[in-house]
Amino acid sequence: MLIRIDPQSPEPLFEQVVFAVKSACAKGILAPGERLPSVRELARDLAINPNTVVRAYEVLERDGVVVRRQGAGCFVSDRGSDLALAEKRRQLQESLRRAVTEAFHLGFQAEDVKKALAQCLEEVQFESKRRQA
Amino acid sequence: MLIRIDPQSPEPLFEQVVFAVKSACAKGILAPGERLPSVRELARDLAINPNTVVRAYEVLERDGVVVRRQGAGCFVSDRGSDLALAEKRRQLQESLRRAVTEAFHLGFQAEDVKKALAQCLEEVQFESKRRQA
Amino acid sequence: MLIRIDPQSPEPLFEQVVFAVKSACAKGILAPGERLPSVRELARDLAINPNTVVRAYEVLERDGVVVRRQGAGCFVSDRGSDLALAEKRRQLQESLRRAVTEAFHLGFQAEDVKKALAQCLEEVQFESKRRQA
Amino acid sequence: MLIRIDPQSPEPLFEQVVFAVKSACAKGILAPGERLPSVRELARDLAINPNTVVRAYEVLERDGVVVRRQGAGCFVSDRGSDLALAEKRRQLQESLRRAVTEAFHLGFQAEDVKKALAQCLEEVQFESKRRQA
DNA sequence: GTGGTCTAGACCACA
DNA sequence: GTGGTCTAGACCACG
Repeated sequence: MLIRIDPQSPEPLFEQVVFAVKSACAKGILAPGERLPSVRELARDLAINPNTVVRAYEVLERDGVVVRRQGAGCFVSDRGSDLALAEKRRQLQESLRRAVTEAFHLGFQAEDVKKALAQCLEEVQFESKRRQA
Repeated sequence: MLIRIDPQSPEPLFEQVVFAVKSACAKGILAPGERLPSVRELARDLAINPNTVVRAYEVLERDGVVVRRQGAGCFVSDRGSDLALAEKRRQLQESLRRAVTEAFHLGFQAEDVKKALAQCLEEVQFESKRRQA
Repeated sequence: MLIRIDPQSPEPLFEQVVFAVKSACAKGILAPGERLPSVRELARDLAINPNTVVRAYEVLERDGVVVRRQGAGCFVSDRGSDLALAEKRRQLQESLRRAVTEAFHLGFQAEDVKKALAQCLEEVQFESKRRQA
Repeated sequence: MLIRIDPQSPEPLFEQVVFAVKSACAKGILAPGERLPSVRELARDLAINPNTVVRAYEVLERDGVVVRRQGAGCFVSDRGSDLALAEKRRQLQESLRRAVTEAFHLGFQAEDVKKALAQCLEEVQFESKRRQA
């Protein structure tokens, strides 16, 4: 099974599911067009309430990662984010700033962070999915 | 004033304060040993509830960023994180993985992310407070 | 009270709330920065479940219409949509195409539709809230 | 082939078929009296379940767009909507209000909306099938 | 007080 | 079978 969560984590369950799916997409484990587990199936496998899975799938749809089709299932989207480029850049900067600030307080040097990033980038199949708007 | 928050942001106020202080430390705006504003002073400046500032300072102390001394105030710690190196590495990887996964879904290329990281690193005067191998 | 819904309508309750809020914003009844009724309050007034209101507020937040701040309330956002211009245009075209197709089947002429649109436009305080990204 | 649908869209398949037929009528691609593809034929062409096509044709008949004749097929109606004028006006206003409200939140100006409408109107050969005052 | 998360279980709509 | 909506009610987190 491709999606796992930790019920002990302080991170909300539905957010753990969201991140797990996004991560699987980035790593190529889930390809565009592929079908995700059904709501009930995933809920059973993760031992959580179906509503929590629904919630996660809703967030994934709003983020442009999946499309949900009534009666059919939930599928990995083949389109990318519809945000304006400026907004995309803002979000990228923000998430990196967080990581960098944490790295500083952990005592890492700039070079350490760059190396760690390079390693992360290798883990994902890093090719932009589609045109930049 | 060194700390700013955005009351419009959905991010909890105390977390904004926590991040702002951590960020100021990373940028060298706050040096080790330096005294932070008093709870009442900061609460007045930011126009927020003193309890919210107390909460932020508590979290900062728990994270090893500041030390609160009874009656004297709250000071930037000169100690680094006391976590084991392996645990630090894990945390760094995790925060970068988040950023990288988001970047993928925003449609960025590996090079874009590296450039953005370099820019972030330049924004902070990136020298570890204490090197810990 | 500014928000009303019709429990008989086939349109989902939460969507009715979403549209009512968007409409109130467009008409200037709700100004940027203004606070919406609390979840419990609105649920009581509309005689629906609080979860349904939460759902509506979530959708409004994802659409950039409001920001929800834990412990504080739900406020009309002063920022606009973060979508790429191309995507905005696509959405505008799509919603107009629907309206135009319906108008045709109702037997209206092009001029009728234009006049009706002019009337709708007058009903709203039609000034773009912010810069185009 | 005159009808196309997008299996990726979250919109229900039968609704896509309904809209595609209405749209084809408005554009003059389907003329009054003309015969639509048979249920099985269309289902095969669109690679969807025949039941879905049946459902779409039912809705189209209910909306007065087509007439289904037992054993003969499904034909574009030559009658207009038989609603009262006041009700038609109300429906037109409502669909435009939706579009206008969305346009506001997308940051468009009144002029933008008018231009976009004019473009939509040109796309369809806009002459009412039957004038009904 | 506010919103945020989660569960349990009902009933409806789509394919 | 699938997802979509809604209710009821619990408990947690923020200000």
